[in-house]
Amino acid sequence: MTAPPRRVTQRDIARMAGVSQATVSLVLNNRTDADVRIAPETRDRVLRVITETGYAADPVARRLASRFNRIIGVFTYEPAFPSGSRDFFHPFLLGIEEYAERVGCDLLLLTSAPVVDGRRRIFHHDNRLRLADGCILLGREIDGAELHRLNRDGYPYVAVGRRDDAGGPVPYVGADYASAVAQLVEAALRRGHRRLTYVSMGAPAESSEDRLRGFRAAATTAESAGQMSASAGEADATVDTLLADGTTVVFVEDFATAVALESAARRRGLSVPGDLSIVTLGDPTSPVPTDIAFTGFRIPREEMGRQSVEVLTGVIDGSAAGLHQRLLACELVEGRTLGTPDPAVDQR
Amino acid sequence: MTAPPRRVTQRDIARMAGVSQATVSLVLNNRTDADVRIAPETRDRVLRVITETGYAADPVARRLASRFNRIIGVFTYEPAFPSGSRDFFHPFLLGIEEYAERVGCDLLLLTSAPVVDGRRRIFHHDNRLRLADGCILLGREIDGAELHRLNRDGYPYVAVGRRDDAGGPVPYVGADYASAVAQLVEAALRRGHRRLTYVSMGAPAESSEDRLRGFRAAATTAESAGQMSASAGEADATVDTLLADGTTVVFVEDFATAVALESAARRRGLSVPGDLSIVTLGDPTSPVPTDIAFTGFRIPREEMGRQSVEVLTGVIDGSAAGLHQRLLACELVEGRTLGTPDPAVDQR
DNA sequence: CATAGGTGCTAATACGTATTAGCTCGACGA
DNA sequence: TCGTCGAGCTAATACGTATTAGCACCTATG
Repeated sequence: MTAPPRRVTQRDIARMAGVSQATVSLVLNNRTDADVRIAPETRDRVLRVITETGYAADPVARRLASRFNRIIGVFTYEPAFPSGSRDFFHPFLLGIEEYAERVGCDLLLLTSAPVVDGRRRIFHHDNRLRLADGCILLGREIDGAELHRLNRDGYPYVAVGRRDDAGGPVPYVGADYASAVAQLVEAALRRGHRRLTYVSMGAPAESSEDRLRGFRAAATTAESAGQMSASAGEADATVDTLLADGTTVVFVEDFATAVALESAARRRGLSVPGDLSIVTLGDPTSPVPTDIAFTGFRIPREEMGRQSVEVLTGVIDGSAAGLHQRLLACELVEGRTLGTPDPAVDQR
Repeated sequence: MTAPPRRVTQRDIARMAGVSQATVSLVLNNRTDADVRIAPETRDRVLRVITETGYAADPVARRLASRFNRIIGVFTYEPAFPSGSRDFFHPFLLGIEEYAERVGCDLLLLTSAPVVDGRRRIFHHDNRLRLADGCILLGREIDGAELHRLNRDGYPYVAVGRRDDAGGPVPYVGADYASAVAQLVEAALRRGHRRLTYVSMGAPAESSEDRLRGFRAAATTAESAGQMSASAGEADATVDTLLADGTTVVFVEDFATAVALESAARRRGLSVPGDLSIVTLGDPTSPVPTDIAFTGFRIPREEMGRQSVEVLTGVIDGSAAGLHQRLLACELVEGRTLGTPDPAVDQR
């Protein structure tokens, strides 16, 4: 690193081509409006100099002067390391990158956001949001206050996953958990299950609410549709509780918990799905080794990534507001953990 | 999207605090030089207004005016999609992100670079390199001409993987393939192998040269040390060739080719490593399903990612040039595909 | 020949920050 | 009384681009 050779600017190009800086800018942006005219010879001359020098406009200056940057920010709410949630986010990122590449945008991963109280903060004394034209928000739980702030500032963004209003509608691309869960409940009812239990993670996220809503809506004809919250660590006690109240099928929000319940059940000499059916409600958010083919559904994560970019570009250039909230269908996974309830048990 | 509310600027802060814009900037950057003095009361007043408004400096303007952005560009040479090389790059990216987070930098994935003749181009009519303070280059083969250009422009960058000089030394963080391959060759010699063959991919990359160099340097005491180039598709013919010239151990550059050779050998009724030892020279660059525990080495990809950020920051702020080329040791993997040659065969 | 209208370009300015030269004001020394 | 000096601030400018008002010139028209 000696003296950094001052980079070529439009002024340099202008001097070489014998025109003004403004003309260079006009040629560069291929402006052909009615009130902007450049003679073909002049245009060619400028273009030739540009080609010779290999000049490319400084994106920073361009952004400062005009409006857009063709940069899409990606804010990952949960700290990326060392948690395994990385693997959960990866498919979203793949989809985002794919679509960003297609529309010619660069991706800015906002990794510099500081962690306060265990979670990343968008807004802090040196936030860099404005480097990007808009931002994609990834994370199970997103701070409502920050969404309010984004709305108030009129900053273009889109959340991956449905979000409640926050001082205005929140643009999002989510998965239609309610429908997916409802379909699984209906499948269970068709197989004769009458006593269903929903096992939640106990977190206040929208994604949990939606699943539970789907469960409740579809389980109306069931004899009993209970709800409890449990984690993987309490699997044994949970299985006892479930059996005690005659539950024949559980709908488990957290994948790791489902895995734990299955082995706890087997440890008690129960068969799955013979004695207890287990339905999972989404992909693993942390890596859990298991060979069990659980019945459940798959979240269209790559597609959500792609569409979030699409929605964001819409928000940025201010097209119709109605399309800024999307719910994508989840693909049901047949699996082997949803069976037919034992009639003897069912008759108790 | 109604009228975008003009964002708060230093001028606004200045007006509110009853000072000049320059003062706001000085306070903001905590300038305490001898020739810049701000009275404590003034400083506090400005800071209070900044806190109240939640103001944060526009990183774009900041970059234009001064020098640095705290953005690290990441250029992925091979097109990311749909090739599976994605999985190969992922560990590098993890390391890069981890270190970038630690030093408070954001990452700019330069996904907008256009693909020409099957490979991404750094330099094109609208390249966005200058958005970042410097750039990390990822890819098996990197165009020497582009490296020349980077050097000429004095643009700070670092390559992941060793690179030959290109109009000057190229800063890099590479894996020490030569040593790793040499160690494997020595291990084979110790086990009694005398006829070794190196199977390359036939690509002109530095990573291939280094491996081959290590092979040649260590194989001097062998009876024969041949070299051929082959791909996974020609596995059967390759095995025939190898057996015909009495080879007892092959060093295979490409992981997929090694997998193919192993199954081709078994198809011929040969045992691995009984009849033929197979040593792989690096991690799979594309996903190849196999249960075989190949003997070989592991590339320290995450660590390379981390150190590439470290080197880049050094290049950017112009510290000692001697440390800008690093080779990291590879971890040897024992595996089960390097055996002892059959004495009968060896005596031919 | 004066006027109108069109063409091709440039000067000037804005974007929001960082930096630096230099201004004002008061205190202090001679 | 004047000069000096330091403290505390501001005016001015640069960074590189996009945009717009408007200038100079030409042609056609009456």
